[in-house]
This record gives sequence, structure tokens and C-alpha cells, in this order.
Amino acid sequence: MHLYTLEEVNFLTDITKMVAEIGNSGNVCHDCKDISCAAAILNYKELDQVRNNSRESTLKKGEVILHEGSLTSHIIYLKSGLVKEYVKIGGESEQILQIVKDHSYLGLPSLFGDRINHYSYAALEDCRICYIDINVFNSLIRKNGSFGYEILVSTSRDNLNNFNRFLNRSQKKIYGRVADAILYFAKIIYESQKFDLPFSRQEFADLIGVSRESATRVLIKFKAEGIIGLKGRTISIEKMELLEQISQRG
Amino acid sequence: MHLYTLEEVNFLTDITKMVAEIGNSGNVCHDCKDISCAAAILNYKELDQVRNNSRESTLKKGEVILHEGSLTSHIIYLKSGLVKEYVKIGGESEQILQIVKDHSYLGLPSLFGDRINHYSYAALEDCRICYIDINVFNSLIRKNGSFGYEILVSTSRDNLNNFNRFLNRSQKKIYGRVADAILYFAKIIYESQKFDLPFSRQEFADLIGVSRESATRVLIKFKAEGIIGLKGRTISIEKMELLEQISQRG
DNA sequence: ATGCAGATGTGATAAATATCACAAATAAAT
DNA sequence: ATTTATTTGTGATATTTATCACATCTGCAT
Repeated sequence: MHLYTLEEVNFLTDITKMVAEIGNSGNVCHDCKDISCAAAILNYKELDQVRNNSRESTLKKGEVILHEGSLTSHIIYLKSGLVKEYVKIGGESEQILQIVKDHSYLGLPSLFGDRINHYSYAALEDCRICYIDINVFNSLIRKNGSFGYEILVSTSRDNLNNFNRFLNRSQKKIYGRVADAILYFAKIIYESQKFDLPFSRQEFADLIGVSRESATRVLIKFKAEGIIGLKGRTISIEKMELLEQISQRG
Repeated sequence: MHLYTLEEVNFLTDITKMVAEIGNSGNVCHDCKDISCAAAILNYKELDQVRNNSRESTLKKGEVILHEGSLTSHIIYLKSGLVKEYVKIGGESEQILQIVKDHSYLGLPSLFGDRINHYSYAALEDCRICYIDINVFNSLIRKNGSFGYEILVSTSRDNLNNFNRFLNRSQKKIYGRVADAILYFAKIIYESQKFDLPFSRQEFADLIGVSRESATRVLIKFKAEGIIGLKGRTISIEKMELLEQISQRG
């Protein structure tokens, strides 16, 4: 049984008040360029219902959006920016589960599972997010089956992707894992052969589940072998085929 | 892009024919004692639709129900029995993802994700399963939002549980993992302090992601310390608190 | 009972990776 | 620009776990 701190209760109450009093501060969902695939199939009336029970907000890089263990009163939709999903391990270290790109809901499985957030979320870039009242969201799913179906599809895909990454990870040795992470950023997150890591070496290591030192060593070895370019947090893939081989062989 | 072997296509065609020609062979869904939580909220007419497009079947221990990579034409619901969900690794070894208990659907995320089964399923005991036409299932979700909502809840819970087990695993050392697996069987699968493992030491090792030899060694050490009783495949927990401590400490 | 095949247990060794203790390089603050 | 703090890189070592090579056991069929 989870008990809530005063801080948590106040936080939830604040959001609820904010949404109730101020509404969506002029934003109109049906004109929103960042609307989700699922919400795109809602009709005008339904979107208006969302609008009247949601609120947009912005976050600075580094800010925490949700803490694991907290109670859910609002769904969070990421309109723009990049977010890390993670769990804390024994107070100090953390395990990063995935990098969430814009146009995604945060923590839907937690919401439908037991309403307690299982993972934490923090902004890796400045972000714009929408808080949507959980009751409105649930009633839309019940009333509009196609909306529910779309949500089901998106959570299922997410589930498969994450599980797949974890499965791969648990089978591969450290070289394969580092290769995977680089390819993950290049292909899925940034869609570019050259990119800036949005975080430190420690966090890079937390993403692939190895020690910082080991991760560093492998990155430097890849650089020495001309597989990647590496300068600070900037990575460029120089030998894509070789990197993919390393990823596959484990 | 996934291509299908003739064998796979024939298999799918066979099931479709079977269901179309024979129907549910006398079984009536609204009288079914093994109905899923989600299907329990369907009305008479909707259940009749399911009935006319489904078929029950039985499987012997050891038989494979679904192969990873195969195409999905029917949803599979486990009425009774125990099933392992696994993936093959490099032809020889395998990684067991979870043990599926009765009254569960198999592979829903694969179904909604991309219609290709990502995992394999094999019977650990004699099983009864229902094949349900995927189009009927999907149209029920779209037409009856509450049904979709229930499916969403159950896949979300499943997702959280599995992910949680994997997260724990990737953080824990071998003693913690073995303790976890024993507690998993005792608390979740069999709900008893004493139980028979439904498979070999190799499969036990595949479940926790370690080598057979290492798993064996830890089991024997637990026995030597009086934490568990161990005779062949029968395990009894003797010192629950200690076992839970080992599980938590990792 | 006898023999056989698969499953299980055991020791020795090798491989992979974490940890520790610093040094060097960057970034941030004054 | 200088100091301070944080991040990153590096070598030596310790730990953990896999692998290999067999021995032993168990259940099953003859």
C-alpha cells in the first residue's frame, strides 16, 4: 500500500486546481500541431472535452517531470523535447529505461496498471508537455473504442521495443551494448549519423547497464579503431556496417 | 519485412478453415467458467459473435503453441494449463521471459504491435486454449470501449510485471536472481511454499538468465544453508524471511 | 535387473566486467 | 583570469560468472 507525502498530495491538488481554474490557456487541441496519433481520431466535441480538462506547461532541461512512486492524477503528453525514463537504484545510481521522443504519452502502463508511477521522468532538453485529466482520458477510451484501440497499439509497440532492447542487452557483451546504444541514438532518437549525446558518460552507462569506466573504455576503443568519431559528447558514426556487425554479434 | 513459409501460411489457413467450418464445437462462451476478465463484460450478442469465430483445442505438455516470427490470424487465450513464453538465442539456447498462468491471452502486445509474434510459447503442462479470430477481437475493442479498456489494463499490468522482473534481474547478482525465481514460483505461479518446478535446471537457468551450472550451484548452496528444501524438481521454502532478504539485497 | 540417454552435480580454469584510486581535462563560478 | 567543481580517462586489481570436462544420478525401456 502506497502512502502519499503531503508534498505529493499538494502537487496533485495544485495541478487539478490549475487545470480547473485556468483551463488550457488559449490552446486549442484540434489546431495542435503536436497532437498524438490517437487523439487525431477524436472528433471536435471530444477534443473540446480534452481541451477543457488539460493544461500545457514548459520545463527546463534537467527538471524532473514525474517521480517513481507518485500518484497519477493527470496523463502527461510530451509535445516537444526529449525525456529520459529511469528508475533509481539504491539511492545513488540509476538505470535509464528509454529515451522518450516528442509526441508520446509518458507512463501509460503505470496509469492503467495501478495508477502509481513506476518510473521517473526527467527533461533532457527544454520540453513542452500537456497535463490531461485522467478521468477524461479514461472516459474517452470507454466511449470511443477506436481511440482506445490506438492507445493499445501505441503502448504495445512501446512495450515490444523496450522489451526487445532489454532482451538484447541481457544477451550481449559490453561491445555489443555500446554499439546498440550508438545505433539507438543515430537511428531512432536523432535519425542522423552524427549527434550530440544529451547527457554525461555516467548516464550513457546507465542506459546500457554497465559501469561508467567500462562504457568510456569501449567508446574510446571504437574511436581508436575509426568506427566512430568522438569529441566530448559529439558522436559520429564512421563505419556503420562494422558497428552493426558488432551490435549483432553481441 | 517478414516473409511467410508455405508451412506457416498453411497453418494459418487451417485454423481459419477449422473455425469457420466447425465453429466452437458446442462450447458456449457465456457459460464458460474460464472466461477472461475482459470478456466477462461483453453482452450476450457480443459473446455469441466470439463463439462463432473461435475454437477450443487441447495441447500436450511440451508442445509448442506459437513460434516467434509467425503471423497472427487468431488470438490465443489460455483456458487452463501453464505455458512458458520464450525467445530463442542463436539456435541452441533460449531465454524464458515469463511463465503464463491460465486465464490469460498470449502475446497481445505482438498482436497490436505489428501482428508478428515476437515470442514463442510452449506448454509446460497439458493445456486447453481458445483460438479467437483476430478481426472479431479487434472489432469488439472498437465497438465496446469498456472491453478495450479492460484489455488495456491487463496488458499494462503484464507489461509492468515483466519489465519489473527484468529490471530486477539486470541489477541483481546470481544469488538474488535465484531467490527471485523461487519466490516467483511460490508466490505468483503456485501460491504455495512447496512446489514442483515445471521444467529442468537448464530451463530454470534460462528463466533467470544464468548458466545451468551456476544456477545449480546456488540452489545447492541454498539447500546446504537450510533456506530451501530441494529434492529433484521439488522445492520447499524453509526460511522465507532469509530468502526475501537475499532477493532484496541482490 | 540391465543398460542407456538425458539430466544434474562438481571442480578447475578462463573470460568479462566492476571497482578503486587517481590523473587529466572541461566546465562553472568568482 | 583564476580557482573550484565536475566530468572524463586510465591502469591495476578484485569479483563475478561462464565454460569446459567429467562424474554421477535418475528415469525409462528392454
